Amino acid sequence: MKIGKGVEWAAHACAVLALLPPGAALSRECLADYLGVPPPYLAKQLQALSRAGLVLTQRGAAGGYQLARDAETISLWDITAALEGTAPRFRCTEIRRNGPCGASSAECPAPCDIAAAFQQAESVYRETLAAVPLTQVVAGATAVATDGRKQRIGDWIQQNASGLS
Amino acid sequence: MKIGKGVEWAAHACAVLALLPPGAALSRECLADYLGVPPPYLAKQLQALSRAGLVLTQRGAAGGYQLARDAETISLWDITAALEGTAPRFRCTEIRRNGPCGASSAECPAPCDIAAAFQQAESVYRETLAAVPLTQVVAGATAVATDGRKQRIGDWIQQNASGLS
DNA sequence: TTAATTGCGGATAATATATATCCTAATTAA
DNA sequence: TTAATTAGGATATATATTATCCGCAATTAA
Repeated sequence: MKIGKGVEWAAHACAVLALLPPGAALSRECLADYLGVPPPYLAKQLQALSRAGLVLTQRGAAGGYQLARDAETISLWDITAALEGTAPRFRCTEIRRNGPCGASSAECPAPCDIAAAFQQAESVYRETLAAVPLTQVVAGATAVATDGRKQRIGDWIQQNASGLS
Repeated sequence: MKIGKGVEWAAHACAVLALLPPGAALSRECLADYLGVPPPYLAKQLQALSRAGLVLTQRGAAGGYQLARDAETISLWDITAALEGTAPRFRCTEIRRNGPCGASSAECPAPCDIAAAFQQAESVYRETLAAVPLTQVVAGATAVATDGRKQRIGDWIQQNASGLS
C-alpha cells in the first residue's frame, strides 16, 4: 500500500543530474554522497532508471550517469513508473462472479463500478504526476536556495562531475 | 505499493449490505458465502469497517452486519480509508536536507515540489473515490443483472438475512 | 598491454507488510 | 441456560521492501 522510498531517491537523483552541464556525468558514489543515502541500494534505483531509458550510463573510469533527455520531458510519473512499474495497484479478482448468486460471463461485459472507479482514480493520480516535469522540481528547489548554497552546489559539481569541458 | 485485496472484499460486502431491507442484517458466514471468500479473513475487514463506523454489528444469536448509514453517504474512499488507513502513501524523508549541500531549516519552509506533487496526486485519487457512493456501485451491478439473477439474489436475502419483518 | 575505475546483474539476507487461520471472551436472542 | 454470533488477540505463512555484497563486463588512462 506504500510507495517505495526508492521513488523519492530516484526523483532527487534525477533532479541533481538535471543540474549538470550537457555531457557531464556523476558516478553513483558521488550521487549517493550528495543525497546522503546508502550507495549500494541507490545503485538499484539508478539501474531501474537506466532500464527505463531515463538516464544514460557510461561505464569505466570517469563514467557515471546523466539524463537521457531534456529535463523538460522527464516527469515524476516517468520516474515512478520506472521504479514501481505500471501495474494497477488495485487488483480486481472479479468477486461478482463468486458465490451462489454469482454473475454469468454474459453479465460482465465491462469491469464493475468498483474496479472502474479505482482505475479512474489511478488514472488521475498518474496524470497529476505526469504534469510535473523535472524542470519544475529543479526550479522549485532553486527558488528557495540561498545564494551561498547555490555557490556550494556549483562548486561541488565542478569538483565531482566528469566530462566537464 | 499494492492495495490490499481486503478493500475489494469490503467494497463488495458493503454493496451486498446495501441491498438489505432497513433493519435487516447478515452474519459474516452468510456474507463470506455470498462473496465466495474465506470467512475468517473477511471477518477482519468487517471489524475494520465496524471500527470506522461504516457498519453496525449485532452480536449474539440472529446478529450480523448492516450499514451504519444510508448507502448514498458511504463512498469507496470511506471504505478504502477504513481498510488501508489515511496515511500518505508517499513518504518524504527530506532528502534535500542531506549531504554536503543539504538545505538548512530556513530554506525548507514548505514541502519540496516532489513531495507536494505526490500529495496533490493522492488528493485527486482520494477525491475520485470519494465521488463514488455505494448507491452508484449497486446501481451499476443491478443494471447488468438478468431478471432471473435479481430474483435469485432477492430469494437468497430472504433466506439468509435476519431481522426481516 | 596492463591496471584502475565504474556500472550491471545475480545472489543473499533482514525486515516489514499482507494474507490467512484459529481460539477465547463477550454478547444476546430464544 | 443454551446456542449463535461477533470482537480481539495470537499465530503462521507468503510476499514485498529494504539493504548489501560479489563477480563480470566495459571503459579509460598509463
